[in-house]
Amino acid sequence: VDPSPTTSPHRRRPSRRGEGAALRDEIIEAATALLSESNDATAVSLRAIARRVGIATTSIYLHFDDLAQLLEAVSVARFAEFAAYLTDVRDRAGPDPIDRISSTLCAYVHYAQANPGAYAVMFSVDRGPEAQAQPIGLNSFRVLADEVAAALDAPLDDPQANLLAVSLWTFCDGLVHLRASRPHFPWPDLEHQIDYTTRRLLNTAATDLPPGGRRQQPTEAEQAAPATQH
Amino acid sequence: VDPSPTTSPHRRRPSRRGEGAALRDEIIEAATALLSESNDATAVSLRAIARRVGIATTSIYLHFDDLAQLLEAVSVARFAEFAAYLTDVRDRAGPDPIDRISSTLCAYVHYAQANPGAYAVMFSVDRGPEAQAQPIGLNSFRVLADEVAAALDAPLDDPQANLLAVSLWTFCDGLVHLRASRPHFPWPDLEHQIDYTTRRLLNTAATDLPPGGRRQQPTEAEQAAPATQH
DNA sequence: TGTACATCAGTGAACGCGCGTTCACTGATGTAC
DNA sequence: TGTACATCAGTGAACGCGCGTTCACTGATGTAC
Repeated sequence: VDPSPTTSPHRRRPSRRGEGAALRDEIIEAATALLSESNDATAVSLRAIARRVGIATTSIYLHFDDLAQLLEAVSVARFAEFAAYLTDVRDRAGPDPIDRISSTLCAYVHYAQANPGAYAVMFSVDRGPEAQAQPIGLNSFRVLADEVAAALDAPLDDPQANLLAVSLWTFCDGLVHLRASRPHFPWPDLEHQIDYTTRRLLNTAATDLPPGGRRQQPTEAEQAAPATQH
Repeated sequence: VDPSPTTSPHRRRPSRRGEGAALRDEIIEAATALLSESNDATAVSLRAIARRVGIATTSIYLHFDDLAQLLEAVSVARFAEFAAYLTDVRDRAGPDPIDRISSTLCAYVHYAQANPGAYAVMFSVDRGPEAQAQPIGLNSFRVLADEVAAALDAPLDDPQANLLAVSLWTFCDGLVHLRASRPHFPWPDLEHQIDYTTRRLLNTAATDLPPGGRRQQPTEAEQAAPATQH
């Protein structure tokens, strides 16, 4: 509904008095949208975000000290959304513990694929000691680790269950990166790869499944990971 | 042995007549060195590379059309080095097939950790259809897939062996990225995680190892992955 | 009810920086005559 | 043996761009008197 989209870019109306904080959220969402469109974190800049929101670049300094602090806020917002999504998928899954884990891991990868730039920022290199102080992303890992312990009939702090949960997490991160970087490689079907690998890793009994057998139907939530652009 | 390191940077002597191609290799090595120092691909630029080599920025155009083509050449050179390193480690490993795989995977991660920026360029998003035409990096994958097939007593083109090889490769890529991005997470010991996960994935029999048991001694080659800076 | 004033929510011009890329130019080295 | 010339292996100044960041400024809105 912009009458002249190219010549005169969108201009945001100032917030009403007392609602200046609304711009902060708009900035975070605009940064997220840019990230999700462009696959990597280099395309995002203060000037690009400001253009997107429809404000002057300097207005960003009203809410953030610099770009790094802004990206930190983006990361916090996305991790909250990510954890909520994973928990939701897990809660909708069936009773079989390995099914539940497999569904959660599929959701993990789908979220990252739907929001590649946001995922890259969330898992970019730690920014200083304050970022290590807050256990960012640990909630999402706990969701997984507890399920793995349940699947193994082990206590929540069992070191073997913890090790396997770390490996499953690592595996998912690899799925995200490697498939994105080599789109022309003959990858196996994503859900099948996740399900099969999870079962081989977690089943204490011999994995006597036929190759490709026991496919699960992806749930509705898995098929449509939320894109964070509103 | 530079008399004034800060004020007058190193200046390269021109090649002798007929040896102009030598500069091409020096440029590739300088780019590699910059990548391995700075952990990501954004720090590398034509100007930074030229400063490093000790030439004018424009001299790079004598050998490359642009930065993308230069990075492609860096990627090709590093993949050759990488494949040779992995093959060498595998050939020095013992006869047990899973030991051989585990050693190769450890070497994979060590190389990437020793050359993070180079690894990032090697596995950055495909640059156009000419990059997909040449099966770059496929040699390294073949090294692994053949070993997995041998470990499973399966033919070389067995789809299950192929799927497991893809998952192991994916797992290693995840190890590289996730550990680099979260250095303060309480990661398990790298070699132990690789060895344990590999055994659980590849053993058709139940994995009855005690937790943490059957550690292998890392080979000398694994402990010192080659840094590509000369 | 009017008016001075403080505060809020921003704006716009300008700075210096590093970058990729262009273009004309240069100095040494070999070769033909 | 000397000299004109072609070629090789680069150089240096300049361009326009987008960027982060600074600084003084602005216009609307509420509030005190």
